[in-house]
Amino acid sequence: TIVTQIRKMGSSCDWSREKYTLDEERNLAVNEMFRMMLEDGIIERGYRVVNWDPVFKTTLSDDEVVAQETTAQLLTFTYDADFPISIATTRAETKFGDVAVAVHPDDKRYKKYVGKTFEPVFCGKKLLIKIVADEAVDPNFGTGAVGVTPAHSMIDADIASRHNLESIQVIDQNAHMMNAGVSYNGLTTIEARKKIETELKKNGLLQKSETVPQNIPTAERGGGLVEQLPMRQWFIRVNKPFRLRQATLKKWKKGDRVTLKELMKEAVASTQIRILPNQFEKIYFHWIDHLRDWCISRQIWFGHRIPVWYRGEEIKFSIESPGAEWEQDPDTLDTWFSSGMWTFSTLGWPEQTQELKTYHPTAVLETGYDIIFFWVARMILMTVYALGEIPFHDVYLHGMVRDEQGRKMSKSLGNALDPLDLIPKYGTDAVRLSLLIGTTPGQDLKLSEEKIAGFRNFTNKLWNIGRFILMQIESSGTADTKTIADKWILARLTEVTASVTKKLEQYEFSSAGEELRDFTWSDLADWYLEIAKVEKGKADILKQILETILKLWHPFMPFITEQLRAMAEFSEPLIIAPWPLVKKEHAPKEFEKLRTLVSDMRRFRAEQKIEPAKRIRFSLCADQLLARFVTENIEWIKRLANAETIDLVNQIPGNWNSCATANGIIGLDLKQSADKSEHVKTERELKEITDYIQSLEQKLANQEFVSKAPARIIDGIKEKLTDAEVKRSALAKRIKLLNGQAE
RNA sequence: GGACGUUUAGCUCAGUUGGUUAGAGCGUUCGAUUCACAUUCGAAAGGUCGCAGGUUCGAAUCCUGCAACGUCCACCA
Repeated sequence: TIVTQIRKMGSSCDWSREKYTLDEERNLAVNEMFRMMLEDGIIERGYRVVNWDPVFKTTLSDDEVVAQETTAQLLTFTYDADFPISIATTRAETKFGDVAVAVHPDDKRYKKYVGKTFEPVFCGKKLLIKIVADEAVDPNFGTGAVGVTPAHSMIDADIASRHNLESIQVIDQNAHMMNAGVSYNGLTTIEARKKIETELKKNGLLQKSETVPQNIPTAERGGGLVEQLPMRQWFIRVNKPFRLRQATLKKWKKGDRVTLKELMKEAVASTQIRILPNQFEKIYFHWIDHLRDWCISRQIWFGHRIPVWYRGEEIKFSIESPGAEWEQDPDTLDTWFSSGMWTFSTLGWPEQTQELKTYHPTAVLETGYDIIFFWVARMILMTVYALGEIPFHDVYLHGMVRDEQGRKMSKSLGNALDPLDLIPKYGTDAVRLSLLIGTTPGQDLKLSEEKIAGFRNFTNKLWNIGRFILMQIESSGTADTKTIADKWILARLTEVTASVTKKLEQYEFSSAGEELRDFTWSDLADWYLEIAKVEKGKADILKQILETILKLWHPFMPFITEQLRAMAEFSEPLIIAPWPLVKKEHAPKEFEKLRTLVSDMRRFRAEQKIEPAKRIRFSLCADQLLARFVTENIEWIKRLANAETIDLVNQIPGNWNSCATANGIIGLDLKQSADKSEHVKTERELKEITDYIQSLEQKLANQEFVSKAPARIIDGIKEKLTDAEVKRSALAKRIKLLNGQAE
């Protein structure tokens, strides 16, 4: 299903190199990695406290444990009546495994007990409790004394190792009690906890029972309560120095002693790897700082076998059975062990293949921020360790796709959108656009069908633009000279090409797509193609534009663009066609003036409630330069404004309605009188423009502003002021006119 | 408890190094239908830029504090 999804989404993968994490070649690489790490002493077998999932009956790495907020009862009590120190816990059942009580070394309350040993009877079981002093204890929390349970707490195990304490397991792999005395053995942890509280209360040992907020560890996959238990497992030691097999990361030479943590840190700290957006670098470093040894053995069937064999206490690395008397380790490796090798195990490693030389390191890893620890960090660890170089230069992290209410997509909520359902409905290109445009790197994205439908409309637009241009290419010839509109669109095309290219290089996919869309829909379709219906002879230009936008759109919309390309008979498939040339050019300003003029004319007619279909007579009072451009482009301006005529005049006839704009005054021949709302509106506009002029004048009157602001800003304001004053006088004239009509 | 992110139009989000009257899409309102496209076209309305201070000639943008929401990390037993 996943492969189908990836293919349907139009991912441009090299499918000839598709690999499977559990195939034979990958197994070879995994075994080799295990052998190397074992040899270097980084992989070790040990009896330690691990995360145990009693539901799936397997160990978990720290990253697969998820804290869940609940409340718990914090009990304050003493083991028995003769024990001099009170302790507090939310997990009373583990107290059967206590071997010590730890206090802070400076805590005067308990100084006299430190070093002494007690033999209290806790709920029927005799304990051997040593009082130890340890910096890890917070004297201000609870009673300032902690019961130490080395078998069921990683931090207690640390304390125990500092004080040479033994470890007594009291919870088994089914989360049932053991070594807890006959009345407790076999109970679940929860049952035991309740029973202990009752018993302590009955014996007058319970001093306090309060409800406190608590985070309990749960399994990421099954959701079950995770127990910390001592077990014999395989670990990758992250803080243990080893000798490098080769020069590494441009910093260390062969034979230097380093730790895996140092390797992981250096790869990013040296900027050989960039993580984008870069706030995730901080998260990455923080994770490394708190990283503990990685438990890599799992008690599940699905995975790479651990390639070691046992004969009694003897351990031997071997892929094949070394003999009948040897038994293989029944466990498998954490799936991220093999996934962490992906960037090079897929290229034939440990063989020094041509592929490895050619494609490693790769340029970009693109993935979701939720697996930065599981996968990204592990790939860096594995690659730097085994090859001495980085796996990739840039890590681009995208956000999570959420539903329209911002909730995580989940099967149980039924709010998941499957691309395979969306594609037949809206088309692949529309689905792709909805994931690209309007998203920010590393930021979650709310996806809805409405949004996809919006992009479906755009794909349809592009399709029709393509069809229209193809028709034009066939039917219209090529003119000898370029019009203002031609020069403008070609300049805009190069501008947009340069800008989009730059944005793609900087991973600004959303902004690139938005700019392309605006150009395609607005500049090209709404303006230039409309003009092309009037000004004929644009076959060559249209062809050039089509070819360029198809190339620019192709990474976003591979299907529609490629189909149009084929219809246009442009020679190369877009996926291998060269990217359009990036040139520096600026769009001529004249066209923008004409475009604004047409918009103003349209707005004026709409305000005057003139039917869009009605062709009307305009007059225009403008400066000489603009008048010349209008004359040169009169045909398409008439068409786009739906004007019958546009007369260039020195003054708008007295009985016409007029409207002041930045480009002059537009007059409208209309027998029907303007309605009252126009009067009100004009008054309002006059007030707005007067206020605006005032604010500009204030700025210019401000000595500090004039002396400190850069000249271009001041000039800009002066220019605006001139324009605004022209507009104000026109509005004033118009109000006079309207008043005159009213009389 | 620590860190990070978000807060801008009814909704989803842009807003580059502080500098014109803060933008887009969707939605809304008004209007348009032979002419590539109603999956369309034209026009309009709509914003105390989360709050409070500060820096500056000038703040959505920089600084400080606060609030709400979210995420990650963290074994106060």
